[in-house]
Amino acid sequence: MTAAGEQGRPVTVADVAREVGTSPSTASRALSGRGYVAADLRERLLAAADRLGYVANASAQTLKQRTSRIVGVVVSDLGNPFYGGLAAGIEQTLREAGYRMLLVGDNSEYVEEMAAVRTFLAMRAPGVILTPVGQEATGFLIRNGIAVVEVDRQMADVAVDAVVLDNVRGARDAVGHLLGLGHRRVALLGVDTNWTSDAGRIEGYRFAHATAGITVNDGLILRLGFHEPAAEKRIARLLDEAAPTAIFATNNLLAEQAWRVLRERGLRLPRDVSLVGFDDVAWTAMVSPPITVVAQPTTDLGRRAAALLLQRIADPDRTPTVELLQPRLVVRGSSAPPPRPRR
Amino acid sequence: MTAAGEQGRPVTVADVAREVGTSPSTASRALSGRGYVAADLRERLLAAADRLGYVANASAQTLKQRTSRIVGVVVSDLGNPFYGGLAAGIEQTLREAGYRMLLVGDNSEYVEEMAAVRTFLAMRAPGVILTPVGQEATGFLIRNGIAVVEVDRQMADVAVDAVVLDNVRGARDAVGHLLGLGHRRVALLGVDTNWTSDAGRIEGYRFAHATAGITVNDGLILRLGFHEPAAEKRIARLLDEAAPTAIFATNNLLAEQAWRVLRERGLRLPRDVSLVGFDDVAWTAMVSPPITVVAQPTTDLGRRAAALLLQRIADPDRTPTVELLQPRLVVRGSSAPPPRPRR
DNA sequence: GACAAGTATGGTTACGTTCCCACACGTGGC
DNA sequence: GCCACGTGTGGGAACGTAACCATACTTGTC
Repeated sequence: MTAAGEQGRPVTVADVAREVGTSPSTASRALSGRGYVAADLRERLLAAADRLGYVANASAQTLKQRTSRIVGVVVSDLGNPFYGGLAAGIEQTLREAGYRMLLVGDNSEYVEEMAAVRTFLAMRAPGVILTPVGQEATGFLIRNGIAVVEVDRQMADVAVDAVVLDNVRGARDAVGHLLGLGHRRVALLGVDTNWTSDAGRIEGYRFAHATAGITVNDGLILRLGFHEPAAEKRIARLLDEAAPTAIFATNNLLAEQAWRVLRERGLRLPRDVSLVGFDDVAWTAMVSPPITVVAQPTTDLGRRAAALLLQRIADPDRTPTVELLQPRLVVRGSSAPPPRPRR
Repeated sequence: MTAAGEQGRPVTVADVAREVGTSPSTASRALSGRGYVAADLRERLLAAADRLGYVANASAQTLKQRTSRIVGVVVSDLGNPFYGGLAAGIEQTLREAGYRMLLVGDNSEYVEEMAAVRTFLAMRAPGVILTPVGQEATGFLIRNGIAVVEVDRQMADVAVDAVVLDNVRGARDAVGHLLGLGHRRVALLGVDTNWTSDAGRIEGYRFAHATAGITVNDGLILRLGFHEPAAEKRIARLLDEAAPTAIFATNNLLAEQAWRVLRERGLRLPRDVSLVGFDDVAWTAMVSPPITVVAQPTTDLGRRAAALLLQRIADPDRTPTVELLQPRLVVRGSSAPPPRPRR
């Protein structure tokens, strides 16, 4: 099928029309499937298009129709499996609906996020899915009439569709689990951002403590910058200074760093310290002991975000909704009662 | 900055020109930076563009200039960290050169690969980077005058730029290492494709045996289909039937599956069986014992591929080159002499 | 003081597609 | 025999931009 071809200039509708001896208008109707065309003529036009290797010029279509079939997606870090799964889910759903994904990574940097968003506007994308870094990007898109869905975290100062995890519950379950085991000094490793995802996880941490009637010691809370090079050093210092009996790491990267520090220190899991991570990435089930984690439905997060975006594109006047997906605490071997009961 | 705005129709060069009281031609020259414009006029035009929230219509530009600044990238599986790293490297290099990446996953399916490639042609992408599934896609693009670089594996039946790993050497080093430890029954876990990457790894496996003067027992070679659901069952059967003392898994997924089977069987690493993987993904260094692997410069692979593509776009008549990046054997705890020497 | 070369601006066209409109034909209803 | 309506076709404009061309003014050179 498809004889493709043409090494000279690309084939246009006009070429196809000429080949069959009809007008460009008719050829366009046949190829796009809109409007009246006699059955046999349509047949011959499609055959001619195939024979000549005609491929519609997407730019011309977008220009004329004032919208494209390309949805922009911005994630923080292409290398992180969390965002990989997210992207996979988004792409799958978009493709089924006849859209394509333009995926861009922004390294969690505001400037790059804005640059990406500008490109999407330039391309007249019908919609954009963001794991937002700042609140400006969303506002910019909305003001320009482009559908937006925020996923994983919410940043916008305006009402906008979003698909996020119930972070409060995830953290509450995880920390509640540790407190239930008897821990009284649970460290929290978080990211030093204003992201709602992190805020929710910290809130869940505090909530669990409140429920158990335990006062939170702020010295146990460590918030790290993004690509902070000294992360492991600071985690080590936390161990020295605050002497936690358990660590709750609020994302997969932090869990990995914490795990590494514990190993370097020769601390045994879970005998000396317990560890609970966030996000059920592959390694957590493979190390020994396997790590207790809050599992998030990563791919689903992406699928729902894409589905929501498609709805908004179809009906721009819907009132924005926020979908809250539920995490699941997976208890494995890295959490156990503390070394010896305190107080 | 940027006051963006306009909820009605998007701002065009004509709007900017009118605002300043000049012609669209002049405005276009000022905004695109090509051609003569008086300094003060340029200043005022840029200010007006910013004030009105002008964003150039990429479709119109592409249509007029007959080429876009968007490079298509097709990878097999967005969820696999290998492809994630590859994409990260590609994107980084492209962005620095003022291009954007349109990333598409094809699940290793020929049909989806062709669909993606068609989209790129429709968008008049100046170039495409493929981890090819079939040989048709590359040929199709070349015939249509689009620059192509194959990365990770080569499929094309025509001369085309490529960036690949020295798979033969990687496998030879890995298997040579095992044979040097005294193993005589080294199983190979491979993918059942016609990919050059797999072919090279099998060749390296045979080469190592030949160098050591050992005859290869074909019963030790297991080639699995892509998303083969029975993969772990078949690996287990291989253990039973061929009784290998070491396993060489030729990609990170197979290594993970092999590792899982070994654990389920209660086989100790490396006492009962040795394991060497391909591709140094995070978990291999974290499990105990850590896994000996052939490390590939994943991100570099992407960077070089992008750089090569940019060269070809700049000069379409270069003779195609193939860059061969070198792997590195990282010996860790999962490889040791076999239980007892076999003849 | 003529001429070339550089600077600066605007009018017009073309990129490839879709869509609106005008027109033409056939069929059925009154 | 007229009209309404569904079917089918082609002409032409428009989407927003950049390139080409014509034009005009300035400057420097012999």
